[in-house]
Amino acid sequence: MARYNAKESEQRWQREWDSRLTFVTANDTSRPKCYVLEMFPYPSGRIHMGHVRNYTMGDVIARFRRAQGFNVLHPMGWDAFGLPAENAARDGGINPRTWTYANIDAMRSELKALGLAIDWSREFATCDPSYYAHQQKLFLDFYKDDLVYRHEADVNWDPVDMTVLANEQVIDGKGWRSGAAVERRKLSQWFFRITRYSEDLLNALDTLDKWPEKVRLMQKNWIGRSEGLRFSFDLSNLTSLDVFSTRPDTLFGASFVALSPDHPLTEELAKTDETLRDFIAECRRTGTAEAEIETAEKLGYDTGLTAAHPFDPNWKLPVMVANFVLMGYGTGAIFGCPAHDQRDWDFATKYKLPILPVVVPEGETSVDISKEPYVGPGRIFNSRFLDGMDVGTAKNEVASRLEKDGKGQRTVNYRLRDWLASRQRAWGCPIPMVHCATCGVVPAKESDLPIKLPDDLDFSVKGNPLDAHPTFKHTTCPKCGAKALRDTDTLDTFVDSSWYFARFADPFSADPVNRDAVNYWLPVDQYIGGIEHAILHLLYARFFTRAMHATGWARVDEPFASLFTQGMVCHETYSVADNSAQGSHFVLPDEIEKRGDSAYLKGTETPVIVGASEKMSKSKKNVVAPMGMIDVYGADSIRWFMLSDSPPERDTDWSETGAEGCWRFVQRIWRLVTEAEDLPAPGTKVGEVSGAALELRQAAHKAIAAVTEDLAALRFNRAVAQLYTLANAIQQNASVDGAVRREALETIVLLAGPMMPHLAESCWEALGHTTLLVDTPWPSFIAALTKSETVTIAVQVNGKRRAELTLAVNAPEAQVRAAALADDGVVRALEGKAPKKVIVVPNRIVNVVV
RNA sequence: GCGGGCGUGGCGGAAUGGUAGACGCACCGGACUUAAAAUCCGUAGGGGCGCGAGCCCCGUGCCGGUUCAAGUCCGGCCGCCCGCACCA
Repeated sequence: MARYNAKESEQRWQREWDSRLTFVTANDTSRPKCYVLEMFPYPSGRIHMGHVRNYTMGDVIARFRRAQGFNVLHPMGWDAFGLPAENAARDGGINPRTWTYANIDAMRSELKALGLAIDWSREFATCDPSYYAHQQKLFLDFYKDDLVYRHEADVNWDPVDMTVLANEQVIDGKGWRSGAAVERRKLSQWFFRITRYSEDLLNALDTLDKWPEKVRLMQKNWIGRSEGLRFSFDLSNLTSLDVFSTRPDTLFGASFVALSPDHPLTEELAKTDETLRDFIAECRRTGTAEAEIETAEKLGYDTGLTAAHPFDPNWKLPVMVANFVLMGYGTGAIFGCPAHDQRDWDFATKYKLPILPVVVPEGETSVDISKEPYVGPGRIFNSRFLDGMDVGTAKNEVASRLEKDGKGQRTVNYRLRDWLASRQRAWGCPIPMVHCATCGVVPAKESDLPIKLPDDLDFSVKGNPLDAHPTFKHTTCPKCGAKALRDTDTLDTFVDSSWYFARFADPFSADPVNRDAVNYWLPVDQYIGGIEHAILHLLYARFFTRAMHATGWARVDEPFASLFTQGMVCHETYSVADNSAQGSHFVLPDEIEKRGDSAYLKGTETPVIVGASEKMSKSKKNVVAPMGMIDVYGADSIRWFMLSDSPPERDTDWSETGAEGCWRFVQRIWRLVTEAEDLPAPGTKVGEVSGAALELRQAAHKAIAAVTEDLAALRFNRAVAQLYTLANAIQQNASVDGAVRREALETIVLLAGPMMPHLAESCWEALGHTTLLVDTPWPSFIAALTKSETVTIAVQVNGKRRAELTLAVNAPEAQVRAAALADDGVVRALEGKAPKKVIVVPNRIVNVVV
């Protein structure tokens, strides 16, 4: 029999599925649905192994659920706006649209070569005007509902590229492209009011029980809820100052009040204080990088103002400006209680401010704060009317008194900030707003949507090419008709990915979404992607879904019922010594060969240093191109590799020997199927069997039960192991023929179907079927056949295994006990002593205690 | 610093508190072959005893505990990984 020709078979079945429209999904609301979605890719031009792993997992789920009878939606699209296209335009003079769509074409054909069960009829790219038109409409709807607003904010400004940068694009205080020191600028920008849902986004995390705990925790920390008291100090300049504290119980331990360098009051004072101006400048020079924050020294500046203690107008506290007080949290001002807060302690120690303890640990009479602050629970002392109260009671007492005086208010504070969505970028969704000299900011008319990006942008200009375009920004005011200017900012590309899953429900809808379709398909039943999106994308999508609910476009709040975050694909790194500053440079896996335990550059004696396995990345050159591997081993082998061995949530190592092993298994299944002779016709019933035939039947039915369970739980590595076990059983029971052999072969082929769809289709055909495997229902098992009639029971004496018994399943306890005690090994281990106790765990184990 | 996760053969990993190492990769031995490839069969955690069938001891990062029984549960360490981080 000829070897399995993966390339031929894969092309053939892909054409077959295509021409039959097998994976085109109808919005048939009468059927139970299953929406399977993997995070859509950025069209960089080539798929990488991470894509292969991600899309293979999703595909297995989609095909599995489809076989189980669900109406499965499994679409694909492109997260197509973004910087790389602009960089290509700037560096290579290519139109970003041309560049992006060429990449999409290339990647689409690569994804198709994987044999994914995708409804390509629903494909769209976020840079299609037919997509972003609807995004502009949603933006306007959100604006009407006050979910979008314009606000002046400090932003990271790159003075060389003349654009705002996202926080992630600022590395060690410098622009990631230009390398220029980033400046802080105040600019009017568009924001999404995500903080309207702070509480709900936090609370609803508890309902997302099919999300990884880790992701929920990360979001929880990101939202950062804390309860405290907001209250004001009267200042010596006759103004008052709001502070926020979670520890108002320590108010009598206060020794200073501190302002952020960015606080409005600081700025006001700086107008007439040159030294303060210098101090602010120095604070701003300190970067925001992790290492710098860790080592950053506390810096303070005494403004000369004083603040009166809220409970004692004669008690004056110095008002400082401190570099560790953040304008972005709370009110941008604090009171410092050095005895019970680490930062305040550091600060007070440095500037010789009083450190007065006011909390003593429960049951103790004093507290030592000479070396470090005490931040634990306890009782209040040194605090007048609070003395003797525990921390919680004291918090309440302070809050009640200040609330009564109208000086304070219990508040819940969140770390979550509103989402700054403006970008001074040309390759993004234009913000549909117009600036009119008389009417101010006016929304574009809906009839004017989409506000289209012009095709003739000049990327050689500094700053935003959209702003530099000769005509784009010139328009008329939708309100008064006078000449006006368009907003030339575009939306953060995270906006594009915040609702694409809803558009897939009906990508042809004339509205942003087709409500009926969205109500049928959402939430996504299984979402799969990388952990790197744990916060931003997933939080934004959760916000957007709520905002769409509020504006009438959706009925659900949570877009993703079940989330799975898959691990990364890693590979060894290879490097060769050279005279560079680093002393070596990386080389591609293709460029090396291994001889024995050493590695060399191919065909040379130049030694190669084999480094640790790390996430595949271009910079480390430890990348293996999926298409090359598919060429050699076929898509099914590569899919199988991605599912084998490593649990899907963990990182996995690419290895060529592993891929070869998968290829051998593909051939093995093909051989098992094609070498079977004289099989009865498809559909032949299996009669009563015993012996080896029964064993084979049991192996098949056990495999059905196990694989079904494993796939449902996304335990692909275990499903893979089950199929190896079944293959071994088929091979070991070579003498079994007839209907039982057919049943076993059909079982392995059907179970392998979601994972190796092309091979399975070819095998199904070879087994004499005239219908497609992809249209065949998932097999069911006979429960009685998933259990053997005998069971091996271990016998322990005092917890150590001394014997094995083979007995009938569910043998009576007395019989098990008798057999155990009669066993030679057990008798020997007992050394003539009488058992004190015999524990019999049915069908599992016996433990004899002496 | 705070939060979370993980630690099992040469490697990836399996194991509702119940025979630790399923399954795969690599390695080794054998068969087939003129030879190779492919394929098939077999051994394999460490140590010891026995001619042998087999038997014994040790073993899931370390120390202790609970239990008839612990990779699994509890307490305390050690190590690695990830996330957040001057959040008042």
